[in-house]
Amino acid sequence: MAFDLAALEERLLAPLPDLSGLSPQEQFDLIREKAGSGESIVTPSGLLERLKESRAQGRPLRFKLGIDATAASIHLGHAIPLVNLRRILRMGHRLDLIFGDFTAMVGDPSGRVEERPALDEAQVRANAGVFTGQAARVLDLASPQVTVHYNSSWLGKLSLSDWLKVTRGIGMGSLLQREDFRRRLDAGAALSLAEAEYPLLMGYDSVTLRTDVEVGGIDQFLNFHICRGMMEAAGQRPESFVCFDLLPGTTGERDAQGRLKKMSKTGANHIPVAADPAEHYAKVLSVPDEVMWIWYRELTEIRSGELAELRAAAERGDVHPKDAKRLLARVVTTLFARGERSAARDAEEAFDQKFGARKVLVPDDTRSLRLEAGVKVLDALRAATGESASQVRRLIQQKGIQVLEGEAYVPMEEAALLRPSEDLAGKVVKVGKRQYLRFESKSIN
RNA sequence: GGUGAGGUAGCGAAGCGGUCAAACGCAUCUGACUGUAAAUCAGACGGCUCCGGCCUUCGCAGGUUCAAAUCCUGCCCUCACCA
Repeated sequence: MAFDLAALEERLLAPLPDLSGLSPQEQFDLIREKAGSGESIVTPSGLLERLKESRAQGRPLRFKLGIDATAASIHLGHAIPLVNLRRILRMGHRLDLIFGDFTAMVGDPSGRVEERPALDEAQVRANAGVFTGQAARVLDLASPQVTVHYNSSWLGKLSLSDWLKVTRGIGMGSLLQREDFRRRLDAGAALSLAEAEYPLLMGYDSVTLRTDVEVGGIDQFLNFHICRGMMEAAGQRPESFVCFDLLPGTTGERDAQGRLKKMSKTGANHIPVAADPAEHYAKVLSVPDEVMWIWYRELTEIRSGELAELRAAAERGDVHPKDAKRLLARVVTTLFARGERSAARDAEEAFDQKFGARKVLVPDDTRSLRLEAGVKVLDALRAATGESASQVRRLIQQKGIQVLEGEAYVPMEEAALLRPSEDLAGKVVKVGKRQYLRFESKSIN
């Protein structure tokens, strides 16, 4: 029995359905099947009960997602909670989206071996602005269901005596029993008091907002427990929480324990949310097949049953893995292009023109450049690529610069660099595999 | 405040008087290959070049030497331990 890829694509790309009619159990199942898997399975604490109460009382639940503005960009891994929240909002619930401008100045110590560098206010403010734009690609932040907060607006006003009152209820033991802290202390590494207090600040966010359910990555597990403790100490009902898995990186590389390495900014295995559709599309295609299935689960609204079928079909040979991956690439590209389907189409077209079946000598995204009079070929290439003269020479020596002659690209000779740039007039030049340049002769006026 | 360790190219990390524009790993770039911008293999990876070389780099500033990333002096910064 053949698997119907087209139908799956239609469902994943179709206008997102309203889910508010689902029963609490159905809502729970949808959330549960995307929540963390693997060794550290977290039963979303009391989530089902809350969903039932919500229905009975006709009161939407207040979900909370905190993002620290520690860097100017987020990657696809950070977007997993956003994708899930998009669905949760369609179930009729509410979201408090917190930009941790205050907490970013402390730095989340979770899983860190070294002290995190603290950021100053200016950096944090700049980052927060960029973040909003990126989150808005996935979530409609203007929706009445969503409230955006900056946690400095309450943490910044907290007086020392308030803080002492809050922290009195929290034992040092519960803070320090965490493995990541213990490891650092045992290793004689630095652990500042401010870092140790980080989860308390997070917890204070929950107390302030009276959060029902907090969502985040599995790395937040311990922090969430502290949040619960803080709410309890404040006489509130402790929040439920849902942890999602962390997204494996694009390379499919494994760590010493044989686990897939997580996407991280430093690991060069990440895809920025802010990248353009062509890059999203191509990067997804470059992911190993093994990682593809995980991305399907984490980044799309595919149901676990559908995913199992798709995977089985690929293993039987009914579906070519390439086709499955292209489908994923289209869905992911669309997701981060605010649902614009044309973005994925254009990205796919551009990709095929360079690498795929519909390979074309001059792709649509060839850049047109005007030649300046009286300069050499070398200077024209330097200006066009932004590389140094030495680098342009190296590219030539490695056959990295090719000129279209008739129906084929031929490598440029090094000697040609010193010729007048008029030689290039009307020619198409390929630099590396992806950069195409068309040189126009100087305008007549 | 005391003691100790250290600041090397985008990052990590060797080098500790000449053969150092500086090993190695990562990232990056190029070529080959591939369903793939993956993996793998090969090459490149400060700047400039009339391709013989020239110029600027090893925290900062001076000094010793024919010669310094390497030795000396001062300064700045980071980290750890003790207090």
